[in-house]
Amino acid sequence: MKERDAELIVQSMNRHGLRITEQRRTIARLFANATGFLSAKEVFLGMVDKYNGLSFNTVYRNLKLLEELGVIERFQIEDSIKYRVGCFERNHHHHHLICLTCSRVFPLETCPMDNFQAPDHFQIVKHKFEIYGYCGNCQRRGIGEDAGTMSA
Amino acid sequence: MKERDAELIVQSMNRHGLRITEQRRTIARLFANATGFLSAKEVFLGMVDKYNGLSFNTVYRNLKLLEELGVIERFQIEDSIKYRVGCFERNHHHHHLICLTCSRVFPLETCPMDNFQAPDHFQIVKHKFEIYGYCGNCQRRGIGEDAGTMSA
DNA sequence: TTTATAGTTAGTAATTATTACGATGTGAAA
DNA sequence: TTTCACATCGTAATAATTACTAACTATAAA
Repeated sequence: MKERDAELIVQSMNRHGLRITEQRRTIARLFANATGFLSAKEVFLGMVDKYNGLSFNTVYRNLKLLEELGVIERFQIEDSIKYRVGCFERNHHHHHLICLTCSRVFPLETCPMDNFQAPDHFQIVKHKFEIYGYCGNCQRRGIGEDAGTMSA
Repeated sequence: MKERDAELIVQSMNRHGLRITEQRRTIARLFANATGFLSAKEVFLGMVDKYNGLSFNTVYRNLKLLEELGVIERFQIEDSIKYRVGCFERNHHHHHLICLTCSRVFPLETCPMDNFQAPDHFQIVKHKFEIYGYCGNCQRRGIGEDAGTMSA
């Protein structure tokens, strides 16, 4: 099943004109198998055993490329920058609930822009909407009872 | 008028138990006078003339502190991390329209969470909602007709 | 006003994150 | 299988962030 996801990522790379290298196949597999987010470092560490002498350069370049192509999405999780693969099974625009403990991501059907009336002087290009909290699993484990404060 | 804003920031520091140092007064003045966002570097550059030998350390520590206390807010603008002072005049929770050209910020009255029904298994802690685009001024100047694509 | 002290900053350096670039290697098309 | 534009490596430079100790200072208490 995961292998199928990896293949979808590779196809997406291909469709966008990227060459399919061994390293990129590995990146695809990493993201396909990841339960949550991956940092640049984690991607590097997940590859360096296989390709010793791998340069961070390669990782950064590919992450940036894949993000620009919409294959993966970039998030600022607390203090660090992490990536995760876009949801293939729902190829329409959507948002996420993000668990602060296990980093698991739950897709949302609703988008706040659907019934949002923009001020007429402002031309909207894009928006960001993310909800952070604790998922059912992590609540049951007793983590996350110290809910933080609201922030814009 | 800006001086008044700076004083509000200083008062907020004081209220939170921070000591009022000359450097912090300067940071307050910087944010009060800023039209848009400030990066850590810009804050540093805005201070180093007055305090030569100023360490980046001091800037980073204060930015982090001020953010934790809610005096300033942290944003990821395109590729860089920037800060701006919280809106004092509206001390209730709200969001922003952010101009991609001039970085000006326009407060929004509506919050998508007001009529959002959370899935019952998920305990919401906080959320992020930001709208990016081009403000009236920048549109008139002919910038920003090449609107980008939608992104989550 | 003076003193004590906890919080703050400077100075220095280490660590981490990110980008640059020329030489070499390789996927994919002809 | 040859070709070549694209990728990667190797190395290094640059930028961003954090650590730590000694010196300094805002604040409260004496």
